[in-house]
Amino acid sequence: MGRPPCCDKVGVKKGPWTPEEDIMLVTYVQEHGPGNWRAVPDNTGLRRCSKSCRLRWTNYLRPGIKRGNFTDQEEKMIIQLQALLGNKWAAIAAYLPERTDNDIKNFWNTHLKKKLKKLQTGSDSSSARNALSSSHSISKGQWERRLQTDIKTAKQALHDALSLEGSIPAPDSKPCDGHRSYTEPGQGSSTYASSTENIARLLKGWVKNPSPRKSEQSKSSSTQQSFCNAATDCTSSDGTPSAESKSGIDLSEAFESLFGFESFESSTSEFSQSTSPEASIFQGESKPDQGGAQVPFSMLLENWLLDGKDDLTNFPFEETANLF
DNA sequence: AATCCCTACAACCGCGGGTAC
DNA sequence: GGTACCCGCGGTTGTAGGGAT
Repeated sequence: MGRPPCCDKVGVKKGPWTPEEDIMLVTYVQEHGPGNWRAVPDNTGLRRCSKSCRLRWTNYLRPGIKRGNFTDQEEKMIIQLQALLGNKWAAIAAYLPERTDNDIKNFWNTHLKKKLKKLQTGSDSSSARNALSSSHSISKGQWERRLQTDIKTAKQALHDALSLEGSIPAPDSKPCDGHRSYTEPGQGSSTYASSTENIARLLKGWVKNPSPRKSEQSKSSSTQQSFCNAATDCTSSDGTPSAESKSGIDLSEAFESLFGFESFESSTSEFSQSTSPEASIFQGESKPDQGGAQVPFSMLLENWLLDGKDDLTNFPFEETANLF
């Protein structure tokens, strides 16, 4: 049985999105919430594949996305998380709520890979990996503190980005910290950046008054994340905490930690249980065909954190490699 | 000024997991 | 249990911008 195409290839538009399309999509999501992407092209009249709509929303249009250069702190965090998690961009992005997995992936492929290559010159991959780890050699406590700091920083920045007055850049301000502007062919000076301001205006009111259809929103983990960020009210329509995402991340707990309802400075055992998104991700992470004998990554991580070894060079990468 | 090349990133594609029927 | 559908993820590609020649 061949997998059917996600959408009818005939008549489906491809390529860069225009501001008009963005507005159509944002308007639709405002009214209906993210999710049910299959219905989006039909209901909006957009001649786009449903996947394209979802991608456009999650990677570009949803509120709370930070654009522009990655900070040193973000960079180091990505390097460390990549060393720990591999190319699990979505998991890494869970630690950087303002960055999309696509952004992080691109940043890794264009910047960080090169740095890694430089470190690799004249050595095999494992020693290079150790070199990388050593170059960012940090103690257990430092690593945790850095994560906490990063999350706090992200939280603050996200808060700022979503604050009502701060969400709209001044008309004469620089667009999107260096983000490439888009000029619609034939539209002369109409830049994409100015259009995103309009979209931000649309979103402003929506973020302030999130759509009541939260049950629909709960289907999308990444989008729900931004919704919860925006409203700091992660309850479903019946007032109970929303369901866990498909990946097993308990978002309400994750955001409790992110937004300080509970201190992230919990014990390492709490860290390994459910306080961090990563910890939740790796609950039951071991492959089924490897049976119960395989140690879950979360346990490895916990053991590593607890056994007093001081830096990433001591992390059992070889064991974790079998898990992925 | 023209062109070539490199870089950055938005978007596409294919696949796998989850779920409803 | 099988099938179809939907969604999310990760790898890859296409292309515009900018620097180098």
